[in-house]
Amino acid sequence: MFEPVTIKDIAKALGLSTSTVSRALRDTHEISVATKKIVLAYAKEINYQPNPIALSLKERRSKSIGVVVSEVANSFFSQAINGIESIAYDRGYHVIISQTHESYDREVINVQHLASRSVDGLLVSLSSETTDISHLISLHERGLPIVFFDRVADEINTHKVIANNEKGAYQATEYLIKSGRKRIAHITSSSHLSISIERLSGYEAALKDNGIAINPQYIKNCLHGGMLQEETETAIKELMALTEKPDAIFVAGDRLSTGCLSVFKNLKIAVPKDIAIAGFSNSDVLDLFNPSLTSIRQPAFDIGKLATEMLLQLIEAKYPVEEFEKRVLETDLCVR
Amino acid sequence: MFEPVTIKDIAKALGLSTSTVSRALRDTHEISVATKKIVLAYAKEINYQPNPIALSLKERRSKSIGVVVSEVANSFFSQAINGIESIAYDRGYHVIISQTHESYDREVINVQHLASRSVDGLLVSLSSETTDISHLISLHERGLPIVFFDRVADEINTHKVIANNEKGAYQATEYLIKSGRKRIAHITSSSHLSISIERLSGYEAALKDNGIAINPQYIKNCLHGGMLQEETETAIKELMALTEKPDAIFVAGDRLSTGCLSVFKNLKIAVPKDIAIAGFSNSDVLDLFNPSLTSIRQPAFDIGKLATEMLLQLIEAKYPVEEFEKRVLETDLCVR
DNA sequence: TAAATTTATGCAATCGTTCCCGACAACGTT
DNA sequence: AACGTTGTCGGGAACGATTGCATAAATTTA
Repeated sequence: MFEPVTIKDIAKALGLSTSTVSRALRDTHEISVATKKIVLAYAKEINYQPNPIALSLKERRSKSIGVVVSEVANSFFSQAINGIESIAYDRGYHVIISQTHESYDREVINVQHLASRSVDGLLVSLSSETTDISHLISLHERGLPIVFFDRVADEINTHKVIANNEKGAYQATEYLIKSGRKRIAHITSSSHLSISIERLSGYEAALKDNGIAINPQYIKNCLHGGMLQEETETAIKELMALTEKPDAIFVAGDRLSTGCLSVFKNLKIAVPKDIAIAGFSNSDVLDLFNPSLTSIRQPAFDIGKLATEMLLQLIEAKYPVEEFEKRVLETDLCVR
Repeated sequence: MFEPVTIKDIAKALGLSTSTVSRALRDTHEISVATKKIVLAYAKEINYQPNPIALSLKERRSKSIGVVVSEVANSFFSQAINGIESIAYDRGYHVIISQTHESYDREVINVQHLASRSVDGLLVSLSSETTDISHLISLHERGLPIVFFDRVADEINTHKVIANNEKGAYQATEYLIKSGRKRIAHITSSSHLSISIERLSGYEAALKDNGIAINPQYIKNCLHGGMLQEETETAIKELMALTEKPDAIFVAGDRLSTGCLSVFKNLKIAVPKDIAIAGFSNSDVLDLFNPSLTSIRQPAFDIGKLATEMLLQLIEAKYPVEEFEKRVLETDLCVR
């Protein structure tokens, strides 16, 4: 029922061949100004729109990029997506977003799906469950441009864009120490995630630099990155059951941070009196929180922008790119 | 560089014609079991994936649906998108999300873009700036299935899925009245939006039923639906500058609700002591807010699910559908 | 055994677009 | 006048997949 105008319709109406019409619209030199004018006028009149599907088939590219994130309902990712779109649309690319919900299986399915839909490239932030990245490796080997952001995989040699997680974590931990806390716990997501490793490392460095011993009991992993509130609750209850209860927690994730606050509120443990909290979060309603949260904010929008620029550079490169870089953007500590 | 396997490659490798290979893969009866086996085995071996672009061109459908929302960084929409995806992926459809950022121009561009990319149907929630919907009317007349959700346009005769905004607004207003407030203001987004009209109507009905006169000075529109914090601030300052200051506000939007709380916090006006607030919001961190917010929660996930089911029904209908319905889902009042 | 039927396969058109190639004017050059 | 250039344009083959039709071989039937 939905029948768009084609180049053939124009050709027939104007008594020309499809090639001539195509040339007129494509604005090649092999065409007289007169015919070009006629064709363009008519095309405008009947509101001709070239069929992008046909173009994709012909040119073997779809002018679209796929984005793989865990959740759009996450301030960091939704801001990053805004950054991605801002660049992509300017450059005429479509953005197809898919969510893994932190599940490895969904990540594999989504990546396959996107690849088979002939996206020209992929922007990927790994799910917290993912340890095996062979689904990405095989695509990358077959030549599909991929840029990682936020949660990156070092096994694949390509561009990466991340926040300075280590420094952010260091600053947050240091802030907790400076405000007089000694027993600082760390709640983070699954341990193989790049962001977890980097943030843990910053946390440990801050402790070390301030002469505080690292207590393994103080480090808790939540494999689903806060998607399951239960997990966060268990981690906190375990921490609070220790004989030497922590007096501060550095939390390494958006959902985990809000999840922690929620748990303490339910347990009626006073924050920051009984326990101080600092955590990564890009929520824009943090100011309304009580207890308030000292947060490390990532430049999500810029990360999205930069990753997209790098991906488009790979996609549109005339020759295979061999040199890849990892860009690190600074975080922002908001003391509250 | 990224060269997927085609049906032609299989044909050549096996010494068959492309038609035979196609038939083997498509599992039609016009094929011998022997050849079918060989083809299927080889296809599996080299991991053949049919090219969806070619299929789209041939079958004139893309097995994808477009979603138009104002922002994914909005709890209501991100939850609705999860609902949309849950149905769409099950039925083998791709979901392409585009954001209007409450801008009419971006809405028009995005809708054109999606339509030209041959989406099989559209799920639309209008931007707050939109008054003219001719861009949707023309597509709808040309046969493109459209289902509206949340912010609907009555000018177009098609399926619609909304929350019971009027009842939700009524309950919220009634709650404010029951808690002893008399001068109840109303902050809402642009006045032509369906949700604004419905929520205003519920607000007015509640006042009327409780013998409270409607004061036009108490009703404030924010044209960008809270996207511009300045706008919210101005509205509130105007309200608080009235000789008869309101003692409660019913807020008709997610972003507006948090925006209001923020303004009062900055103005150091005590909530709910000096002014009580109830508002629409689907945020899942509301429990952490202080001052806390009594909220009307929409069944966002179910709205997304239902809208998608209805859209797919339209898309896959054998005969043009003439009967359309508007489904209304109940809201939830969370007193805090 | 010849004719009729079934079965398995290939050919070619199709979707909408681009682009290589060839055709054929209308020139200018020797 | 014969030949080469240049400028316009149409024909037709791609891109990857499906499918109606033709055709060959294999089978059944008379």
